[in-house]
Amino acid sequence: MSLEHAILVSLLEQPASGYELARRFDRSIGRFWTATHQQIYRVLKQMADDDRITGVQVGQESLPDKKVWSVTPAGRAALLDWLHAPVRPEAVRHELAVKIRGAAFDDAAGRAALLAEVERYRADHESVLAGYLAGERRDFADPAAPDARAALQHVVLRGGIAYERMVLAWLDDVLATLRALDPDPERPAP
Amino acid sequence: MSLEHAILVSLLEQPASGYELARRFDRSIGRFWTATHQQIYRVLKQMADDDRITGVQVGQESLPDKKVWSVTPAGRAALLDWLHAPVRPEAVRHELAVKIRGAAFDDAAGRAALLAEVERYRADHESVLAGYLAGERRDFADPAAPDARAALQHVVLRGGIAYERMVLAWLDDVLATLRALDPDPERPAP
DNA sequence: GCTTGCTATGCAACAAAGTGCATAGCAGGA
DNA sequence: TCCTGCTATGCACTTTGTTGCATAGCAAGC
Repeated sequence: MSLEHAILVSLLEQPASGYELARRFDRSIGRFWTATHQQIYRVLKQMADDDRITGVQVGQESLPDKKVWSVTPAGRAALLDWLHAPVRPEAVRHELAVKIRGAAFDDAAGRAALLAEVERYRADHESVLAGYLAGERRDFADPAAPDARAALQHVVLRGGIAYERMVLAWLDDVLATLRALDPDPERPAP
Repeated sequence: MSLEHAILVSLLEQPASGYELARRFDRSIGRFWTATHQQIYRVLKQMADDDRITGVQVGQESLPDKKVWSVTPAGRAALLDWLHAPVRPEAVRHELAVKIRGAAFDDAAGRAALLAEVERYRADHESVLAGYLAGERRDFADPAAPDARAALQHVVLRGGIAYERMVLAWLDDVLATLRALDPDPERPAP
């Protein structure tokens, strides 16, 4: 279960409640590990049972109470054990690539629909990239020598930026390929 | 279950046995969808039960018999349904990125170990890229206008190539970042 | 007063994926 | 002759991930 380790890293960077973690997974951490709040709450419960984290109930003004979790020494030790284990090759799961190859067995109308879908998909990635760039300007504008944590966070963010730029360039290639396949006389040159 | 759809695409491109599919998933298809042979045999059985594929027993000289699977009309229809559904955002799972951020909570020795691990990881990706480039030279050398299937296979392969190149460049960035963090006087400049 | 939306936590059921193990014949080398 | 490695298929068990649902208080707008 690597979600556990992603949570340990996030909690070491900053203690948080399940809800806050879920939002981090929707934003910064989500760039390299996705998880829903249901998964997070379940894993947090297990981790508490295994004594990797401890929670403190915190009251808030005009908001429900929350439980803020911190990493225990045992949790930190578990993270270090995992850090020292070999990195496993990443499991790729590119649904869009499967669909593109599958489009060879569809008709022109189906490929036109896929083209529209790719355009939507491209817009999503463009906004993700914009979010990363905004985050970079916000958190890493200072050119002074950063500490280890900031330097490592920044290099991971640069990875996310490079990934999104690569995806956008590739999607342009995909769009051009799809358009060349079924030239559309109704819409000559958009 | 999208493994089912990846298998349908692969079998439409060329009928195959479970074993052959597993090897394709280790090579060309594995660039956008990973699966082990156990997963593949299991899903093939389900797909046969659902009448998406039919198998023919084929005897071989000095090799065990194999069962070659082909897509039925129902299977093709199921694939088209799936093709016309919206693409879901890809689920990212970058263990290495988690470890890099986690390295902030490790000591210099731990980060040195991570650095060696990243170098190994980089070598793996370099050989994957070399494999893709060899495949491209082998299968797409002909500059003549390709048919839809070849054009779509090629654009997906270009995606794999772009991905690997991006990863290699990022890993160089990671290595430089790690080296800057803990300058090693024992090994000044490799 | 009602609806929508946000914070905040969680269970239950189900679907999918991963890990470990087992079998079996043949080829080729030590 | 034994060991290794390849083709070929598959089961059983465990871990993860997804989906749907449920609760509850507060704030803001209509």
